[in-house]
Amino acid sequence: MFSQAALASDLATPPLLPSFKIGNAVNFTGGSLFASYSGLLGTAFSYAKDEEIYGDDEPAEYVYEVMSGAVRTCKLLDDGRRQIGAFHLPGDVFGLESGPNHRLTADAVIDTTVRIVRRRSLEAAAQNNIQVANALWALTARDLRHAEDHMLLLGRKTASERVATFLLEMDRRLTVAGMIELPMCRRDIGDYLGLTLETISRVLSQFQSEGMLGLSGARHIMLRNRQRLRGMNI
Amino acid sequence: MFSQAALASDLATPPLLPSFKIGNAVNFTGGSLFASYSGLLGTAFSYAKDEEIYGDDEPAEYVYEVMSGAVRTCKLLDDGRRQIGAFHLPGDVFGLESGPNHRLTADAVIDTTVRIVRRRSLEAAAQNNIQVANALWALTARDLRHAEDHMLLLGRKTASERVATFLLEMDRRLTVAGMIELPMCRRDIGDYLGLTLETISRVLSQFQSEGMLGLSGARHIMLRNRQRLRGMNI
DNA sequence: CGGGAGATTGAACGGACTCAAAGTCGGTGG
DNA sequence: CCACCGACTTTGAGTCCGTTCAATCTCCCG
Repeated sequence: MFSQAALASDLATPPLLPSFKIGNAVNFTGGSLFASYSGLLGTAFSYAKDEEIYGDDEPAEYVYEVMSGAVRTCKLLDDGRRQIGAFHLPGDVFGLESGPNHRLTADAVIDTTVRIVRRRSLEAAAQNNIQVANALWALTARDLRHAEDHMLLLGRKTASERVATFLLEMDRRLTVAGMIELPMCRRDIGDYLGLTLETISRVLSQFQSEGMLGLSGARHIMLRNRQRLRGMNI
Repeated sequence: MFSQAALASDLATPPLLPSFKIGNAVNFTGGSLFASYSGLLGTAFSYAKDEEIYGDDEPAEYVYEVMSGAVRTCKLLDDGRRQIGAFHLPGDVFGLESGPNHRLTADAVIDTTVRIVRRRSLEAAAQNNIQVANALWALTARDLRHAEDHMLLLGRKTASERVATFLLEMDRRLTVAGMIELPMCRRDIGDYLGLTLETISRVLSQFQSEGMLGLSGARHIMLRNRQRLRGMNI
C-alpha cells in the first residue's frame, strides 16, 4: 500500500484526487479478524473522504479491515454511471481477492482508517493452517451471499422495497443508541440501490410522513416501525 | 442426493412438481473438475426440465457439475417475482457453499445431467491438500465476480445493454458452429436480466431489424455484429 | 396436420428518471 | 457567537423507458 499510494501520488498524478496526505502509518496491535485468524498484525492507514483506496483491475496486494469510517466498493461505467456493490463498515474486511487483481474500486465514504495486511502473508498462513484457508474462503462466501441478495433487490424490488431493505441492513450494522447515523450521502445510497438520489429522498420523506421513521438532519434516522419495514423487505 | 430426493418425492410430495423419475444413478469415471482437483469421482444424475435440484435454505450436502443441459439458480419472492442469479452450463460447478445451507434454489432449465460429489468429501480432501482448498475458494470467488458484474447490469444498464451483455456472455459460453443455441425461454432471460419477457422479445427483434443478429426460431441466434454489441456492453 | 406452449407485437399505463428550483444544514471564518 | 457559504437535500413538474394487459402469431411436437 505504501509503495503503491506513494507511486500514485508522486508519479502518476491521479486525475480525480489532487493531493492527499497519504496517512499516518502506525503499527497496531489490537485484536482483529486478521490477528485472530492468522496471527498477523496489520498496519493502520488513513484515507480522507472520497480518497481512492484501490482501483479496479489493480494488483490485489493488500487486504483491508475497516477500523473507523466507511468504504464503498463500486463499478463504474465510462459515462459516469456507478454501481456500489457494498458498503464496508468498522470490523468489515474488504479487498480480499482469490485472483490476481481487484474487480472493483474502493474509496472512502468519509474519513476512514483501515488496517492492512499483505495478501501474500495471509496466503502463506493459509498454506500451513487450513483454518486460515477456511476463513479466507468464508470471507469470499460472505461477500457472495450479500451479492446474491443484492441481485434480487436490484433486479426485482420496487424503490420502496429497496429503501426498506437498506434501512434494515443499516439498522443491523450501524445502529448506536437506537439511531442510524449514515456515513453516506443520498447519491451513494442511490448508487447502491440502483436508484437516483431524488428517489431515495422521496421514499425517505414518504416513510417519515407515514410514521415509519424519524429524520433529524439527513444523516440521522430513527426507525419507528421495523415490523412494517420488514413487511416491505419481503 | 439420493436420500434427499427420495425423501422429497416419497414423503413430502413437493407442491410444484407432481412426480418425476429421480434418475438413473451411474458411476462416472471421465475427467472432471472434481476429479482433477480432488481425485474424487462423481455420480451422474438426471433431472427433467423444470425439476428442482435443491431448494433455498436446504442443507448443502452435495456439489454439482453440469454434464449436459442447463441449470438456473434463483431467488424467489413470495408474490412470484424471481431473480435468476446465474445459468450453469456444461462444465460449470454449482451448489458449492461455504456455510451450511444453500442460499438459492437450483432447477433444471431443460433435461439435465449432473455429476454430484458429497461436499464432505471435498472438504475432507481440502483438509489434506491446500490445492483443493484453493480450488474451492477459487470457485466461490468466480461466482462472486460474476455476481459483481451482474449487479452493475441490474442496477445501472438499460434494457438494450443488458441484452447485449447477455448475448455476448452466451456467445462465449455456448456457441457451437457460430450459433448460439439457447436452452432457456424468454421468461428465464427476463428473470436473469431484471426485465420482462416482452422486453427481451422486443429488444431481440430490434437487434435483428438492425442487422446485429439473426434469429432462426426463438432459441437459435447468430451474432452478426459483435463489435456493436460490445459497444453496448460497455 | 392440429394442438398448445412459447414468442411476438400493439396500445396504454405508470414508476422512476430528468430537469429545475427552493430549502436546509453543517462547517468555516470573521 | 453568529452570519455566511457551499454542498447536500427536498420538492415539483413533465417525460420516458419498461411494464402491463391483450391479441395474434409461430413453431415445435405429437
